[in-house]
Formats: sequence, C-alpha cells, structure tokens
Amino acid sequence: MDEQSVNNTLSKGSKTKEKILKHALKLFSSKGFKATTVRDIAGSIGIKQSALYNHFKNKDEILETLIQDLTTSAIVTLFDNKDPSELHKEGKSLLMGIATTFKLLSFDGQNEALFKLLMQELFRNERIREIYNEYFYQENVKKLSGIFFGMMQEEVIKSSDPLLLANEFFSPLFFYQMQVSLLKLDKKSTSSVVSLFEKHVEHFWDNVKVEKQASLF
Amino acid sequence: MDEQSVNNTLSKGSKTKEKILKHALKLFSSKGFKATTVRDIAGSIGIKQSALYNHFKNKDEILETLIQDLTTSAIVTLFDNKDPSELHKEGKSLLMGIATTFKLLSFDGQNEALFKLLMQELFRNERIREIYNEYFYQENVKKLSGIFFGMMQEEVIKSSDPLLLANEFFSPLFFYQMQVSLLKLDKKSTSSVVSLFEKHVEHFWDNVKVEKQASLF
DNA sequence: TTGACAAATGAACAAATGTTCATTATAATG
DNA sequence: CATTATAATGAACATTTGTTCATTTGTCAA
Repeated sequence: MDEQSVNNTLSKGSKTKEKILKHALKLFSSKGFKATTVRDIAGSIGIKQSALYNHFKNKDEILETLIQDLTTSAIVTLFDNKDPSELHKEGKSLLMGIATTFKLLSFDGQNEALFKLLMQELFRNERIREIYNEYFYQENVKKLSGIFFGMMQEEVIKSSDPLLLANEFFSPLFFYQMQVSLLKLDKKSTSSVVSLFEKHVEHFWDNVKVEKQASLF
Repeated sequence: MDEQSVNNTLSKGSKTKEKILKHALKLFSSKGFKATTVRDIAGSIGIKQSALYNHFKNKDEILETLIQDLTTSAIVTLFDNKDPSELHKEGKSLLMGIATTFKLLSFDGQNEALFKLLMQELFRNERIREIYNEYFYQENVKKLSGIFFGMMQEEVIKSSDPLLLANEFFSPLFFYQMQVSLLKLDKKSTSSVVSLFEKHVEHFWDNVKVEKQASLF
C-alpha cells in the first residue's frame, strides 16, 4: 500500500513538481538564483507562490534538487555510453566523438540551462563547486587520462603525461562551450566558435599522434 | 608622500569613494552583486549605508564603476607592456612570459576579485559580457593571432591558422586560471594546476614549432 | 570666528521577498 | 457515496532591501 500510494502521488503530484523544477532551472540559469523570486517561478507556471511549498520545503530546496540533478545530467556523464577498456583503440575519431558530444550539449535547452546554472553559482555555492569539480572536471579528466594512457601503450600517441594531455584536451572544449553559451545569450552567431571544436581535435591530434616514418614512401 | 599630505590635498571624500569601490568589489566577488546589500558594503567600511549615497547615485552605479575599471585592469591588458612588432621574434619564451603573466593575475587580490566578479556576472550582465568579449577575449586573441602570424612569417612556427592557434593557446590559460580561483575559494592546494600553465606552453610549443632537421648531426 | 560646503548620521519609507496557515478545491479510494 | 490525502488559493506576516531626507558633523577658506 505504501509503494502504491507513493507511486500514485508521484505520478500526479510530480507533474507540478517537474514543472517547478523545469521553470526554476530556466529562471535560475538566466537571472541567477538570488535574483529569481518564488513569485517568478510560480508565475511562470501559472500557480500562486504558496502552492510551491506543497512540493518543496523552501526556495533553497529547489536549487538543491536541481544541483542534485546535475550529477546525473549529460554534462557530467560525457563518457558513460562508452566502454573504457576499448576506448583507446579508436584514436582520433574517438576524440572527435567526445568533442562532438561536448559541442552538442549546448544545443539541448535543458543541458544548456544546467551549464549556465553551474557557471553562475560556481563561485558562490560550495556544493556546486564540489559537483563541478568531482563530477564534471575530475571525472572527465580522469577518464580522458585513462584513454590517453591506453593510447600510449598501444603506441597510437606519443608517450607523455596523460593527465596533462587530458587537461589540454578538455580545457579548450570547456572554454568553447562557454563561449557558445555567451554568444547565444546575445543572439550572436556561434558558427565560428562551433567550428573550433573540430579544429581543436585536429590540432591536438597532430601534436600527440605517433609520427609515421618519414622514409616509408 | 605620506598619508597626511594625501589626506590634505585630496579631500577625505575621494578616499571614502575608493574604500567603497574596494570593499564593494570584495563583497560582489565573493557573494555576488545581488546578494550583497548596501548595508554590507557600508558596514565593511565602518560607515552607515546612507553615507554611500553621497558618493554614488545608487547600488548599480557602484557596479558600473567597477565594470568600467575592468577595461583598464591587468586582466584585460595582458600584452600592453610589449611591443607587437617585435613580439614574434622571441618564440617560446615569449609565450612562456604571457602564460606567466596570466598565472600571476590570480595572486594579486584585486585582479582575482575582478576576475571573480567578471565570471559571476558574465551570464547576467550584458555590459560585462561586452567587456569580457571585447577587451578580454577578442583583444587578447587578436594580439596573439598577430604574434603567431609573425612567427609563421619568420618560420619560427609552422604555417597554419593563426586565429586557431590563438584560441588554442588562450583557452587552457583561461581554464587553469578559473580552476585556481575555484580551488582558492575552498582553500585547496593550487600547485598542481599552477604547474599546468608552464606545461601547457611546452605542450603547445611542441606542436607548433618548426621541426629541426633530423639529419643535421 | 564665521560661512560655506562636502560628508556622515539617524530615522524613516515603500517595495519586495520568503514563508506560513487556515481554507477551499480536486481527485483517488474504500 | 463519503472519506481521505494532496494540491491550490488568498491573505497575511516579519524581514530585508534600496533609497530618501532633514539634520548634524567636520573641514577649509575668507
């Protein structure tokens, strides 16, 4: 009976709860958490502010829920659909795939909003910093490191510091992603930045790949 | 040259105005503009909030003044002490110098606060976005582009797209700078990130430099 | 000293904001 | 149907916040 009732209440109640989260994310990501009022959120859904408190203890809990969602969002699970033990065998095209995944994040509204929320609260919210650092930065750099280590063993790329390579590969992607978000805010063209994702992979690969023997031909 | 004479010539008022800007920057950069109250600012100086309005029309004007200061701050004039027409002759050590300048920004409290302010308001304040884009990003990337173009002509580095190189050189520096700021917020060690500044230059240079002839010896 | 002027104070205000709560509406369940 | 749990409403609240203003304080020049 407990499960049943929980399921039922979830299915009907969660509709507004989801709406709240969705609209709150939109507002937080564009105005910032502090500047967004509970009346803003309620108003954007079409309910009164007091109704929010049937679903969340307070305004902070809405943010906390969104932050928690971050840990399972696509911007944090860039590599989860790939098998690490085989990753290192594909070489450059693998890197291109990662860069493309990264790039595509900005074209999904939900992910873009999460990214903007992340960026805006990063300097004020320690919990967000934890998530950013642990799930977004460390996790991805660690996976990249493993990939590069594998590539080195297979002699696909030159032997060097895998952690450095991971950072060098990751940081431009992050930066270009940020640039795209910023340009979109002002409705400017993003094409020149978007093209940098691929060019970055090319440039990076040229540096790390094992040189073919010059005397082969 | 002592306090007294300064006090006497410049009226006491301008000193308070500077204090306001200094403390406001500190507070804005740590709590964000919206979350900082005029009482916070006044309190941190030791005056009453109403006294602020003898120096600034309102809270927004304080932020605007700080934003304006950004355009002439060190985080925006990274290259201003160098002569562009000669820059391209130094090669790798020039790049190392730029990276070091970048790195050192985070060790000056004023610059670090400006950087944090910039990052926090970037997604909400169009004027800051303009300044960031024009003075911080475009300006520096343009100068870097010119440097790389020169290096290519001198055949110090391989011929390729100077603008891409500029972005590839700039973006990790930016990212590492951000990482340092974030780590400092939580009083964590920054040494591993700080070392990435130099390693980045090494890695970058290996990719772009003109290969020496292998058969020389 | 006196007069003038900038700066600081204390008190107050209106608006905005997060939150509570008693009441009403809604919908599923026995 | 009646019951019961959940959701939404309207009204209210205590605070917080930006700002104003009349008054006082301090400083320098005449």
